[in-house]
Amino acid sequence: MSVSETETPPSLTALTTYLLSNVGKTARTRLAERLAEHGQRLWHMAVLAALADFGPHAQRDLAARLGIDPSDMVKIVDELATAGQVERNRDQTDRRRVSVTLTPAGRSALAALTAEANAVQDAVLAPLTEPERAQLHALLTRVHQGG
Amino acid sequence: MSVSETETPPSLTALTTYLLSNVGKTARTRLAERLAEHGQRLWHMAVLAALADFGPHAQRDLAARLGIDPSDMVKIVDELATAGQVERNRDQTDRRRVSVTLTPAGRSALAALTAEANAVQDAVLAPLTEPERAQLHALLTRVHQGG
DNA sequence: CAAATTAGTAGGTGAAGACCCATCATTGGC
DNA sequence: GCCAATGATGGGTCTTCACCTACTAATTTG
Repeated sequence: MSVSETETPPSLTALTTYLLSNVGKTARTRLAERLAEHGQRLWHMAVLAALADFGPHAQRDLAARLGIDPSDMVKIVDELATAGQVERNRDQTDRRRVSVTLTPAGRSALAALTAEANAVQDAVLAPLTEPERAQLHALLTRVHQGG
Repeated sequence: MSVSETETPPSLTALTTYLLSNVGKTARTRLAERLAEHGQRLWHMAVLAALADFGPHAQRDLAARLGIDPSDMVKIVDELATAGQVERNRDQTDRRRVSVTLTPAGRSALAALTAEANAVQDAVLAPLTEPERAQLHALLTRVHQGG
């Protein structure tokens, strides 16, 4: 009959909730695909970013900051360590703690991942002009802080 | 030391990709929780919306429109049918096809789910003023169509 | 010093999603 | 009429993710 019915129902696109959920999912998925080509996942990038921005963390503090389970953080740091992007050192003042530090390799890995993220961003936000992208970013920042 | 370190790394919040992914995820999660209280999931709502907006569909067309696997659509329609929100009828001109129709119960269920979605939206977009929300919606709409 | 708490680690669980394939009835091409 | 293609259905797999528990080593509390 008709060409092909691929339109999204207006009842859904009328909901900002739906658009956020949907656009966010495609952004997330595409970014994850890019990172996968580097053998990494979203949490790996988040950990590298946290270390770059705030310096060395105890593993527990890293987990708390990023809001994930400490037992999951173990595995992420494991993988980053075997990739040489992060270093584990026993804290000598409290030998239960493990201090996690970014290595130079980790820093340059983060730069590469950030470049990928920007590429995805260009693709996803293609329909928008530069000032519109800035506006979107500003709005999302406020929403993010408030949530 | 400091109070508690819960700040998100600026390296991440600088990326619109990250904000989209993150804000989208919380929107999605919160909406899913609300729908779960009605015993439904996101796809159920999407199917109801598609039927409300475009009228009866063959099951296959529903799957194509929403971009999911036909075999998964079977299960979703199963659940909607046992909830009485949808009716299955053999298409008499092509008896392989099953025509799916929205029932009055389905229509009012959709209204309830939409109300939930709006509630989530109010909560998520709380930091924004009304015109800002409209602007965000407009930007996301363009991004959504372009993606 | 004994007991309770904390940090890291290893492992398992359960739900959700996206896919994929085999089957069966029906239809359309030839 | 026969054969290929189609629509619906049931079944299964494979990840990913969040969560949870048990255990060990080290530290703090009282």
